[in-house]
Parts: sequence; structure tokens; C-alpha cells
Amino acid sequence: MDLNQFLPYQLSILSLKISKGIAEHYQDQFGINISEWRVLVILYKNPDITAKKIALLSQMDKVRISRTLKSLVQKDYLTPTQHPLDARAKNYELNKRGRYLMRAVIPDALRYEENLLSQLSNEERNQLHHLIAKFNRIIG
Amino acid sequence: MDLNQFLPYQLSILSLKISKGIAEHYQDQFGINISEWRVLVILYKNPDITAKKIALLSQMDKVRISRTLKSLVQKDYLTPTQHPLDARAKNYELNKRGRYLMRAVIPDALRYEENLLSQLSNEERNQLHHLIAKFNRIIG
DNA sequence: CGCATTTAGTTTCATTTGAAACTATTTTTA
DNA sequence: TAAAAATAGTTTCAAATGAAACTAAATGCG
Repeated sequence: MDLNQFLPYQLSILSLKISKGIAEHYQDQFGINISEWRVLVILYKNPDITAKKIALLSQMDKVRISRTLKSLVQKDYLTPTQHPLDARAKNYELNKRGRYLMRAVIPDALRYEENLLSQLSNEERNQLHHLIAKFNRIIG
Repeated sequence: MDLNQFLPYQLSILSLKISKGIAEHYQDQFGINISEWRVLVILYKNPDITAKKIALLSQMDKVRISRTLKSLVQKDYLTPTQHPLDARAKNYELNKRGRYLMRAVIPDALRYEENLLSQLSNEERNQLHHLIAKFNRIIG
């Protein structure tokens, strides 16, 4: 039994390193953390949705979403509007500053990913996607 | 830009799911957390080493190691002995209860891993190992 | 309708985490 | 050597996390 050969251990070390690298990068470059980054990306593609919908799309739990939205509104990247049919809910939308931020964040993210992937061959990329999909099926 | 297609996101979701599954499993089966599990595995292979050495082997930081060792000694799985040459350090070793615990934990871990891997073909397993090694080289 | 249940989101609380400061000891260097 | 620097490990503190309890509103049902 060798810890360094143990798959779940390897996976967790690897992904922790990658996330940590990204988190630092976004903090430095844009002053946002990973939760904020995720919510921003979701609102970029899905304008005017509620916290509930964001939770659905992001796999984050509602407490974290609530806090993240609060902080993004405070930082003035988002504008909330009262939900027309449900007094408990608000819709959130990137405002001008938010859209401006995302015009820098999105290409940066794609560059970051491309930089990772550029070091793999086409075959390796395909294998990677296949394996991720397969694990997701296995684990559910 | 689709979050669900974004590699770092996919990796972190995947590894989070796997770690969470394992953490619950070990808590339920043996009443130990992942830090404790890691330290136990390391001491199983490397008896009589110091916290420093454990940190080196586990990639965990020294605060976490210190707390984990404390809790494992409290749970009476480890016996510390004064380091012969350095009054600041102790050597740690699995005691009787610890060895007994590990006789259950190790096969269980291997079974857990085998269960994951059994759902991959030989080719997929090779690809997986290759990709993990490659990412480790890329990221350092 | 009117009471019970569910749902959206927030707050509270206890736990986990790790950086920074700290203690105690060992090693280096002048 | 004796003072300075480095090292092993612990404690302190503040931030992040998420389960559980909570508030307020919407929905279901008799």
C-alpha cells in the first residue's frame, strides 16, 4: 500500500494544486475568489436568474451562493432586481462594471486552460475528456 | 465559455466528489478522517519517523500534521517516543491498536480503489496513470 | 378560504483550515 | 565558544465552510 500510488490520493493532490494555482491567479489578477468567479461565469451565460437557479447550475450550496452574491453586489459587479412573481427571490444580472470585468476574465480563463491543454497532445486531450466523462458516470 | 466544459472546474468537481465519498466512508467505517488516514498509511510504511518526515511524505502542512498526530495519540493508535538526537522532535509509531486498525484499513482502501478502477478498461487505466503523471510534471 | 407544508434565501453556530507568531532547541558563523 | 540564524513543532487568530435553525413568502389541501 503506497500512498503515492493510491488513485484517490493522487487525484486529490493534483486537483488541489490546480485549484490553488487558479485561486491565486484570480485573486491577484481580478481580486475575486473562486466562488465569485463561478457565479460571474454563470451570470455571464445566464443573465437574470435567481440564487436557486445559480445553485442548480454551479453545484455550489445555497449558503455559499448567498454569501457570494452579497459580496458581488457589494463590489458592484451585479445588480439585483425583485423577482416579478416571488417576493422571496431576486434576479441577478451583471451590471456595467460586471460586464467590463468579464471582458477581461473570460479570455484570461480560456488562455489559462489553453495553456494547460497545450502541453497535451490531441490524443491525450481526447483521453482526458473521455476519462472525466467516464468518472462522472461512475460516481454520479 | 461554458463552466461545465472548463477543465479546471471539471477536475475540481470530480476530485471533490471522490474525496467526499472517501471521507464519509472512512468516518463511518473506522471513525477516522482523511488526515488521520493519510498519516496512518505513512506510518504503516515508515515506522518511527518524526512529524517533519511525515510532512515531507504526505504533502500536508506542519500545522495539520501536528493536530493529526495529537488526535491519533489521543485515540491511542500511535505511540510517540522522544527523538534520540533532537529534544524538539518525537518519533511516532503505530502501537498495537494502530496496527490492528490498519489490518482492516489497508485492504479496505485497496478494495475501494479497485472498485473504482474495475470500471475502467486496461487501456483506460494506463491512460489515466499517464495523464496524472503528465499533469504532475506540467504543474510541478 | 385558512391552516399545513414547502420553498427561497439568510443567519447562526461549530468545525476546519492555514498563515503568522511563538517556544524551544539545534546549527551555523564570526 | 557566544551570538545569530535556522529548524521542529505548537498555538493563536482570522477566514472559509456548511449543517441546522430560522424568516418570510408561496403553494397545497381539506
